Amino acid sequence: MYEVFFRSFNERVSLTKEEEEFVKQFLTPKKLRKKQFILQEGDVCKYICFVEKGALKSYSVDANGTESIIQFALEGWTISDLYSFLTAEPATYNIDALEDSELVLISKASHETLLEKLPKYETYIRLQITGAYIALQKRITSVISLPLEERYKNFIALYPNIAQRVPQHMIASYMGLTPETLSRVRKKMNLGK
Amino acid sequence: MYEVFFRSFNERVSLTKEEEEFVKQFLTPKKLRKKQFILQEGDVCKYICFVEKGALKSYSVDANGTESIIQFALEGWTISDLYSFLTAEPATYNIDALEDSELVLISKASHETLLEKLPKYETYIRLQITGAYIALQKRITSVISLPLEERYKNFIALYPNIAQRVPQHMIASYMGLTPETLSRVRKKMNLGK
DNA sequence: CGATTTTTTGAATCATATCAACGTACGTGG
DNA sequence: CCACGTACGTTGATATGATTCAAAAAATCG
Repeated sequence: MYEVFFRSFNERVSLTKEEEEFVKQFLTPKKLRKKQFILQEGDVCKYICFVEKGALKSYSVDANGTESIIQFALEGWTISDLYSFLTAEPATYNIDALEDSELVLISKASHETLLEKLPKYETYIRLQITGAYIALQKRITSVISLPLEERYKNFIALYPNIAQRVPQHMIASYMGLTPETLSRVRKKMNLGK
Repeated sequence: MYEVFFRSFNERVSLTKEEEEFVKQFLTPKKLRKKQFILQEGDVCKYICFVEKGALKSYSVDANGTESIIQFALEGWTISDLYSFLTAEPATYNIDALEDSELVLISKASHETLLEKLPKYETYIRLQITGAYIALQKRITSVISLPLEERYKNFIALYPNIAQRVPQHMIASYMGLTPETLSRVRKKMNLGK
């Protein structure tokens, strides 16, 4: 239990066995079935969710009911509506499971205590979010400056495992495209041959 | 000197006078003329730049020479090619001044020392980057899910001061549009009447 | 004022969305 | 194990929206 979480943690900041035990007190395991929500728009986001196993997505839903996928999270990734988590305002995103999944939850109270009591936790969080920030900046750059084909190639190169595990229309959603358009982009690239 | 920087710092984590003095050792002031670069693509990004006064932009340039603006930074904001700064790989972004500006520079060595010696600095950095991450996530959401008009309205609502200070074609670039398209969007919204 | 930059406008072209239909794969219940 | 229903991907025709290129109007700066 928590293997993936502590592997991720130790890759960034290495913990002693005692520190690991200390951290464990603040973690809650949670299993999620495919299609089950861990957060719904309008609710306050109570957890940072670390994915031990499985896959989730966060997304917003517009007036017509169209979903736009903000983030995918596979094993080793963290997902949350961070703004809602930090401010306790209602969430603007939904998060649900793409597959049966196992999560490690960190509540707000745990998060705050860990920040206070264990400097290495703050470092871990800082490094995590720095990585996430850099990735997002690349995503923005890609969206505003590259033609579709390039954007799609970048995505596949960066996240080959996501491309294999999630349906294509969700990748379209993540890219801000209709499924038909992504299908045609792929055709033009003639993938599969 | 450094007033804006320490105001920003103290808003997030309050420092004693002694701590401020300690931090000052690691800061370097720098003036930049309009159009002057602080970072060029291909060079390693050596500083985190805090804007005391003025305005800068970071941007990438594609094969045709078209600029895509990644970020604006006005007073109180921080700008850098964080990936290059952290990894010492060549930068993929350019950063230059939109107006005559005054910066506070933090070198890599200073950054590392401050992280090590002053826990409050790590907290400051963590909070800064968390805010930047949340803002970027909103920007992505806007780009992939909203129609142009809405995206433009959001931008104006969020950064009214940027809209007033930078030419419209740069806002188009930031949004990933041609200047003509943004001009027509504005016309349709009939702004100015 | 003159020179440069910025914004606007128009017309033609290209890209993406939309709507509808079809084919395929997959999983579930019979 | 088969049959059916559902979800997914593809294709085509058309409509809508954005880009491009060229030019003119407006604003800014020295």
